Amino acid sequence: MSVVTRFAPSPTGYLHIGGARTALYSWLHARQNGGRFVLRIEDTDRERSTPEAVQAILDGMTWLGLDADEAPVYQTERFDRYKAVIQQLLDEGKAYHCYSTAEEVEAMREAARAKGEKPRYDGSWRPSPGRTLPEPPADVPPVVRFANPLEGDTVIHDLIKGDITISNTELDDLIIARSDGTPTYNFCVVVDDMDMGITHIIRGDDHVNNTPRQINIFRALVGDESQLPHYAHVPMILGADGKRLSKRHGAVGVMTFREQGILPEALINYLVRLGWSQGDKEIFSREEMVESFRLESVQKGAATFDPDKLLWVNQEHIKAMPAERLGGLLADYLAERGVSMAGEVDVAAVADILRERGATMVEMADKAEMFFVAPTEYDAKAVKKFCRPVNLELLAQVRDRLAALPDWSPQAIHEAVHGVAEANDAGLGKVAQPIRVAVAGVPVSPPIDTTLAVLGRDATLARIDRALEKLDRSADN
RNA sequence: GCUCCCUUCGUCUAGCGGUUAGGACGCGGCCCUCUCAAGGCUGAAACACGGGUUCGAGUCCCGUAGGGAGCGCCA
Repeated sequence: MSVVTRFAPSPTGYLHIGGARTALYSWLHARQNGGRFVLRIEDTDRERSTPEAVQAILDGMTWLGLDADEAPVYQTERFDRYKAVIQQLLDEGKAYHCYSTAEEVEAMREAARAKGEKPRYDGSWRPSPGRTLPEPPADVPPVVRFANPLEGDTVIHDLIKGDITISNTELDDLIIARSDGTPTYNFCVVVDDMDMGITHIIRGDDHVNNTPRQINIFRALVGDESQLPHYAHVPMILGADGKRLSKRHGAVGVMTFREQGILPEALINYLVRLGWSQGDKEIFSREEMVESFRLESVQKGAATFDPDKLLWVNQEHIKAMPAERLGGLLADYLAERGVSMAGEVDVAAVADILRERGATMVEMADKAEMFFVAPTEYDAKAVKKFCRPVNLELLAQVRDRLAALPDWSPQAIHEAVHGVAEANDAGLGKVAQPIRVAVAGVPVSPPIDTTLAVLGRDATLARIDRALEKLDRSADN
């Protein structure tokens, strides 16, 4: 039987990293088995579901490259089907009408709690042989409850956690249709997974306690035990404070990472390693993940999200990326901040010399700006330290050598700069730092030779001239 | 409260009865060096606790503690 997995978010907000990780695991499992990966939007909560959230989730999935094989399934479009299945269960005596009011049920729960037991519905409207039910009150619209097995155990053969056994006596008869006739979550999930032919249900482990109920409903619906889906419950992701990641604790939407300059492949890489490992390997391409990821070796315990490591993974991907692609990405980030790249400077070349100097695309863009926009002012501290009259004299010498260079290559520039240093019996820093200030406005840049090479001769000379003029004057004052 | 789950450096993890408990991020030091990085080397840093089982437990069993989840006419 070919593998079918699904990701089933409820559209009440953006796609955050917990959801992204379970989506990733589902996607990986489908891909590595040549199966299908499907999206299902669990939008039955009309109060909280929004089309914006649906779009945000879709956008996040697209950005991460977690492509689904079919159009998304929307639960709200399947109400007729749920209704039919509920009727079927009713007809087969596997579900029944319950006329207890919400208040009465709450009282039952309270009573159970008082006795130190698990709060639950007491089954007072459950039909059983030889039992006469009270007359249904005319003014109470009934709910439909699923008749859960009264004895025995339900065991989950969880691919991640191992076997989990829960006694059926712990489970009460859950509501599968509200008094207004609408179906409830635990029921819809089962019908959907069955109809969609899902073979592997991969989801957050906050669902383990729901699973026995769902398995029992499954069994009531399909006779063939071999049709039961496999379960894999992936642990939660915790925030830095050790608490479950929530909106309070940095559970930002996945697209926020894009804004922060994180690459989708880096986020995916970080997420796949958070809770799973393959020997000492840390950096994975998408293909490597698909090949080596194993549901069975996912960690059982919750993991803490570590932004520092994400940054490191991100830079590893930046360092490994082809210059052309990195340049394209960098151009996007620069364009977003309004930097014009109309001049001579090659963005890919800029990206290439910056890749070791930025952990994020935002940092890269910060450092790249100087290649496209001449400095309008000079860092005061740097000027004071590196642009004293002696330095400016060296700067002038360099300017002339550079101007006379027959060939504008890093090697030639390197020799010119070195030449000035040697001729004046000065360290390289004495010459390089003033150039940096002149050209970048700050005393930090990639190696001076490559920096100038990428910047181009005209821009270099123009910037040096301007600095010479401006700084000289300020020295006079 | 009840049920279920989890527990190796600060963090992510390797380990699957015998290891100097390994790697990675982060942190410290050294080297390289025109700045910043990147890189190389190196250091500090963990088996939650208590009982068993065993010749021998991070590894198996049972407790304890701590953490998490669920117990909805939410999903």
